[in-house]
Formats: sequence, C-alpha cells, structure tokens
Amino acid sequence: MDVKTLCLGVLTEGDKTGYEIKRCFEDAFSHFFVAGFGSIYPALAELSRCGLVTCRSVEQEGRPDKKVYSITPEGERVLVDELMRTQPRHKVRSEFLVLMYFAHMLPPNRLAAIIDQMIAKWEPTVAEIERCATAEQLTPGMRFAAGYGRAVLGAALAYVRANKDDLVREVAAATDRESLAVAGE
Amino acid sequence: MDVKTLCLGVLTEGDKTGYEIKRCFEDAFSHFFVAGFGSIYPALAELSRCGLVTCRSVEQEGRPDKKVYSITPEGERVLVDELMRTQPRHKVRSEFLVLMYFAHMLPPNRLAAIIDQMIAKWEPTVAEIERCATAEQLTPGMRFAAGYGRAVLGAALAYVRANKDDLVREVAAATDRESLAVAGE
DNA sequence: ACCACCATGTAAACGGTTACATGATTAC
DNA sequence: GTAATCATGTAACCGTTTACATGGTGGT
Repeated sequence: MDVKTLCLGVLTEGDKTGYEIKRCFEDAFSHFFVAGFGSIYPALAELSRCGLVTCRSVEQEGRPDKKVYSITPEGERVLVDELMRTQPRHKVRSEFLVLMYFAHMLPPNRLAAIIDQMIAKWEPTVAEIERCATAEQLTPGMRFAAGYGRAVLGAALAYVRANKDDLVREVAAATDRESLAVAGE
Repeated sequence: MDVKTLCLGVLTEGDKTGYEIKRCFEDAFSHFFVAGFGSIYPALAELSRCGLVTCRSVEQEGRPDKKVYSITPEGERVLVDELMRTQPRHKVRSEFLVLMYFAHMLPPNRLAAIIDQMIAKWEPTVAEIERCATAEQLTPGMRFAAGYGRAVLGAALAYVRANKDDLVREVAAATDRESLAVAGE
C-alpha cells in the first residue's frame, strides 16, 4: 500500500485538492501514516494518468489555479481491490528508542532533553486525535483508528513520564562511577 | 540515523558477524527498528571501507567463512557523534490502521480476520520483549526501551481486543443497511 | 523429502524525502 | 519585516526491500 491508495481513500469522502489531501492526512492519519507534498502530487498525477481520478482546474484570484480531484468508479474498484489484498503490516521506526537504548552513551542532560522533546511532540498529537475522535460523521472504523491512537500514544506518554527521572538518574550515576574509575586508574 | 549506526551500536556490546547482528536486531529492536540482510551486509561493508569497523574471517567446517566485525576507536567516536546529533524521531507506518480506517469498505469477516492477524503477530513480540527485559546485564536504557515496548504493545493489544467485536458488529450492521437501501431503490 | 538454521552477498526496483522553484495574501 | 497559509510541481538523492545466487547441517 502506498500514498496512491491513501489518496483514493480520502477522495471517497469527497473531492479534494492535493493541498487539502495533505491536510486530511495530517488530521486523520498523522499517528500512523505520513506523506509529504513530494509524494502526494506525483501520486495524484499518476492516478490521473491511469483514469482512477479525474481533475478539474478551478481559477482563483491572486493564487495559482486549484486542481480539484474526484475519484472515478474505476478508482473505487481499484481501491477496494487494494484494501482486500493489503497485508496488515504495522511498522515502527523510532530513532527515539534507539537513542534510549544507547542512553549510557549520552550525557544525562541530553537524555532528559530528548525525552522532553518527545513528550512535547506527542502532546499535541494526542490533542489532535482527541479533537478528531469527537468529530461527528465518523465511521466506526475511523473511531477505531482514532481510539487506537489515543490508547497507544496515551500509554507511550504515561510510560516516558513515569520513567524519565529514574532513567536519567541511573545513567548519571553510571557516568559518575565511570569517571571515578577512570580517575582512579 | 541508518542501519550503519545501529550496527556500530550493537558492536559496542561485543564482536559479531552480520548474521548475529540481525539476530540482535530481532531480539532487542524488533518493536522499533527493522533491518534485513539486504541492508545489514552493505552497511558493514561500508563501515569497513571507512575504517569504523575491522573484520576478521573465521574458517568453519562445512560452512562458508564467518566474518567477525569489531568496532574501532574511530567507530566509537563516530557512533557517539551520531547519537549526539540524531533528532529523536518516531515514525509509525501502519497499513493495519489504514485498513481499520476504511473498515466500512471491507466485508466484516475480512475485518475480523485482519484484527486476529494483528493480535497473532503482536503476541509473540510482547513475549519476546518480556523475555528480553528480564535478561540480566541490561543497561538502564535497554530496560527503558523494553519497558516502552511492553507498555505500548500491551496497550495496543488490549485496545484491539476490547474493540474488535464492536467494530465488526457496527460495520456488519452498516453493510446490512446499505444492502437494504440498494434493494429498496 | 522438506524445512529451518547458519552464512554471505549482489543488483535492480521501488518509493519516499529533501531541496528547489514560484508567488500572492494575511496576520503579528 | 517575518512567518504562516494557500497552492503546485520537479528532480536528484537516498535508503530499504525484494529477489536472486549458493550450499552444507540437522531435525521431523
């Protein structure tokens, strides 16, 4: 599954421009799928080439023309096909946790700063999911996905908050012991 | 941060072959970083070219030679440098949640099968983390990373278990209403 | 018989990120 | 004046995934 499929998916909820699709991704998928303009625009171009979406230009004053995309019946068939075939993967790639794993190689203040950064990054995401989950007109699936995000990010936040101080203290203690050992050699 | 850095990292714990490094990744990082042979072997080759690791061949009977890699002092410097510079990202890419988001486009039995598949995939991962977390000789950071995995995967499992039946039921009900509407047109 | 494990590697394909290019409007 | 928002797109780069290639050992 790639960005093309996601674009088809959000277009089933109504016509959208590339820009609006990105907004859509940020609002609804931010916690489990990311896509930038650099992948969305080429995806839309190719969907258009394949006849899975149509595109009409809307003139605007003081701005470049909008390109509003609509999914075609063929596009809907391909989407369902893709959804039926897609294996349910779930991949995490966390530089944050790699950094934590090698915490003993970092100065304690950097460690604390990294954790605070993650907390600061996750907090607005949880708030966004909360806002999104309480919106009306959500399908059961959308509520499920939002609920998942709330549950899992909530657990992540609670965990790092509960364990930050212990980790920093232990690493600081280990660093001190090391310094003493070196000094005493 | 890429596979090269991770290889340097695990080599600080002792000399290893490429094959053992992959084992290591699967044991300790499986829930937040994945790497296959196709990225590990080229990474080791380049680290070797740059002088960040050394490599000695060990003959074996009835098997191809092993190549045992060791990190060099220069490699350790580069590793710490990289860890100091790395931004703490945390990216999830979940085809599973995309599928859930578009649940209303799937037959209820496929939906249930997908969720069961995810549960079946996560259960051994949690068990592996549990096994790993209780091992001795772990640094505080390693325990932190394992604890994170336990907390978050635990929350994910609990959430999907608690909400599976409701989701499937709601989607089935919606599908039925749709069929009636089409039949009544 | 067949599969899993040990063991290493290459090459092509694929897809996403980043940087670049353009430019008016509105709010602080 | 500076930044954010709206609005679209291209091209180079980068790194990962996948498939291929090889081959003996040991267990069911």
